[in-house]
Amino acid sequence: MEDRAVSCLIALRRVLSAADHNVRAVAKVTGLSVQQLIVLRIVEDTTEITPMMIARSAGVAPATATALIEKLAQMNYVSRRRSESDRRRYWVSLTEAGKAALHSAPDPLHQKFSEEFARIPDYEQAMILAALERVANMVSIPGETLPGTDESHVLEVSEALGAETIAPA
Amino acid sequence: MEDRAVSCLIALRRVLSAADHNVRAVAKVTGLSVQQLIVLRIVEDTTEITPMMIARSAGVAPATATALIEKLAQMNYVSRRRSESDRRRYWVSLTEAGKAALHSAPDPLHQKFSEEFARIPDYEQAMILAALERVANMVSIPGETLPGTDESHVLEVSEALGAETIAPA
DNA sequence: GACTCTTCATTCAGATTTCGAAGAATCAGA
DNA sequence: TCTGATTCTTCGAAATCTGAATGAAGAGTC
Repeated sequence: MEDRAVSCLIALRRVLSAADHNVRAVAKVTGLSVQQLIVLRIVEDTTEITPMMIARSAGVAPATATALIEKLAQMNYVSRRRSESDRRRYWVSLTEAGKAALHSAPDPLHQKFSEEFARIPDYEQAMILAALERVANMVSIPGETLPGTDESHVLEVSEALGAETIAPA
Repeated sequence: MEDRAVSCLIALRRVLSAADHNVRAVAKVTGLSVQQLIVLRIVEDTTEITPMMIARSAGVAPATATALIEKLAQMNYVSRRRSESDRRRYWVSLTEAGKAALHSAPDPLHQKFSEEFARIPDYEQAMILAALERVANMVSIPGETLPGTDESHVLEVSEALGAETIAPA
């Protein structure tokens, strides 16, 4: 009876493989490395985030996150603002250029999915969404995946008062 | 009305992120690099496969595939057999040691999913499986993902007749 | 205030990985 | 046999990643 679980995992593998190919393709088009692109997406998802959080989200060492952010900052795709409440940390956010770079390149997977998704009947759309969210809740690490799409706004406001741009080293 | 598509993609992103964390964790436990682990899984999925197919499946350059296979062969996790019908190519397959290495390490995502999946009602299991396969078909590249779980057997048989082990360089 | 412990980000050196380009072997067809 | 295409390898250069050490800043204790 665990046949079905195995089939699920196989299907999941296919999706992962497709996503992997996709991110590589998009990276190639944008001229970014895969990791840079992933970091850029993470920053976009959270609007503001610290290097440590990025390291955890992207699954790399803090030292690597520093290097990645530095590269992206050099390209002017992200900006850094020193935190006022804790001057060790700073907030990384997407610049307009970063946003543009992220959306200039077409995302084949995104497009293909949206396109085909729009074509299927309503009840099936609902079913797929429910299933995906179910699966996401089953596998995702509780606090890890979306480190504050809401909380960060609270911090953002308190931070914004004493904002201070970081010189590009 | 495309709200739902966006929600799907967000859920998908969460799943991808979890899977990414997972593969890193498993790689760390097994002492393999992430790419080596991925290649090992690809080889396992297909029972027999050529370097070129591996490169395509793993999304790396042929030169990289050569290096990865070489490493795995040194560890005695995969074996190589020169093809008889086309002596430029060879077949990579998992050794017993490779199989053992792949299954010795616990796969947290796999376990967590199987565990929770077994606990949900039957109709919902069916729904999730259907949805996942639907999504997989929507996003995956037609011929890319599973390069011959069946055809390879046919080749395997024809190959097995004139098998010739490749010396470890 | 002085002290200690912890956390955050960075630097640096070294190991690893990746790829492009060129090359060797092989195949397939003219 | 000649030519072009395919498969895999080699090689060197570039990029990437990391662990350990370091400096800066916060938090708690005395």
